[in-house]
Amino acid sequence: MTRTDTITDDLRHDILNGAFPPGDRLVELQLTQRYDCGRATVRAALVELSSEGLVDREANRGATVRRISVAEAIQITEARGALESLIAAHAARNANAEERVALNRVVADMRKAVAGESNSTYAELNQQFHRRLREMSGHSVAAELVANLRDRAAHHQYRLAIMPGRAAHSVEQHAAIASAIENHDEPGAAAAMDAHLRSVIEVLRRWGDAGPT
Amino acid sequence: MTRTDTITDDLRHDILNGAFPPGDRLVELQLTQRYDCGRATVRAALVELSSEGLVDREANRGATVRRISVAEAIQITEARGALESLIAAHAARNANAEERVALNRVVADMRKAVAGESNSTYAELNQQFHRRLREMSGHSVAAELVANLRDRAAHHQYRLAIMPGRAAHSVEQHAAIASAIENHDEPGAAAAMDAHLRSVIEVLRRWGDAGPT
DNA sequence: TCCACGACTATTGTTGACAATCATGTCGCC
DNA sequence: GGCGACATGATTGTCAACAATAGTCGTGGA
Repeated sequence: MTRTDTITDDLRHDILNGAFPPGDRLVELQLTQRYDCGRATVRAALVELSSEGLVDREANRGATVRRISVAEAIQITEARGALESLIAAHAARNANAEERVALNRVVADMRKAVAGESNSTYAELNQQFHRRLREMSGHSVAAELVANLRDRAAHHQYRLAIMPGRAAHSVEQHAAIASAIENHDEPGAAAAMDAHLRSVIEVLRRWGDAGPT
Repeated sequence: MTRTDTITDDLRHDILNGAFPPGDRLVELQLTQRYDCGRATVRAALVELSSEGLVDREANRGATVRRISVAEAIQITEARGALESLIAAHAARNANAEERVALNRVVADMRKAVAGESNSTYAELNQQFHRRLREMSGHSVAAELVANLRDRAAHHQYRLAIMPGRAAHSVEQHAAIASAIENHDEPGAAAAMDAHLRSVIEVLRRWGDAGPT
């Protein structure tokens, strides 16, 4: 793994974890001393993250951490929903018995987490569920796009997790998806996933009406 | 527009038009003299195109024009189908009267082109149809992803167009989409688009079984 | 004859410096 | 006091040079 890739990962990580809040300027020279490397290396990282949609880059005016409006977060989630449904359908077709068992175990852990009896956070299990699904589907193209979209809207997802009572609803939706996959029900899995993401969008929309731009 | 952006567009154009066939090595020094610029500029373009999925870049081993297998072309088309269905649904909701008329005019032109009575090629009209749909939808996130996916599989789409009798089928599918949009039928538009892309996949799959890897 | 080892070449990874551009603040003028 | 031209500083765009790496070819020995 080359140096540039490392810096890219570090910077992406720092952006996603809030070290650089949305709107922050990413001055190349400052980043060079933060990550201890040349400007070209930082530059390459910025180009990469720019085409991932995490940073804005204007000619001769520098890069900033991209600000994602609620409206755009909704679009991102819609696109993600379309692709995750595809993934769910493929997972229902391709997954083997072992993988199905593992998926159900994640759902069980989710139930424990909601009841406060788990040492894993619900957010972690949620990520694990979707990651596992992507692997089961074997659909690398959709998987890559979804991973990207997930990062882009990460800041809004974070707010979602805080919402009281949200996790309980979410668990049952995940259970429905796992159940459809258990039964090799491709359209059912896609529909369940679609319903899940649609419910996320609904929350985003309500939050958007109440909250700031 | 900065120099790097220009070079990036030029290189992308050259790749899509076959000046650099799939698998070709993209040696930085050669590109500098072809496009008359420094290596850093070429490098930035390669990074950009790499994250668009058009070129492969291995550490210390250089860049090559990405080779897309038929299997991957199918995945790309599946993902594109999921997103285009979303776009079609949004177009059915948001398009105004004027836009609907323009869309139907494209379909009419397509019919003429199939009958050999048009000066525009069918491929051009096809692109126009989908581009117009993206604009009508107002869904910039999905639109961007679809444009990218389209480029990635461009080489295979080219072979599709040659297939005899394919255009005639395709026209009616486009007509069905336009009709659903005319009637503000969101699920209908999505379903018609899904059927359209599914038929493309079917052709790709048949071709893949017969042709080379 | 075949394999292991080592130097060589080609190409990429990285750095620092120079030129071009944009934003900011100052000065003079009205 | 307000407004516009101009100089200044900060930041990016581009380039050429150096260092590091992977692939290749040739050589020597078993």
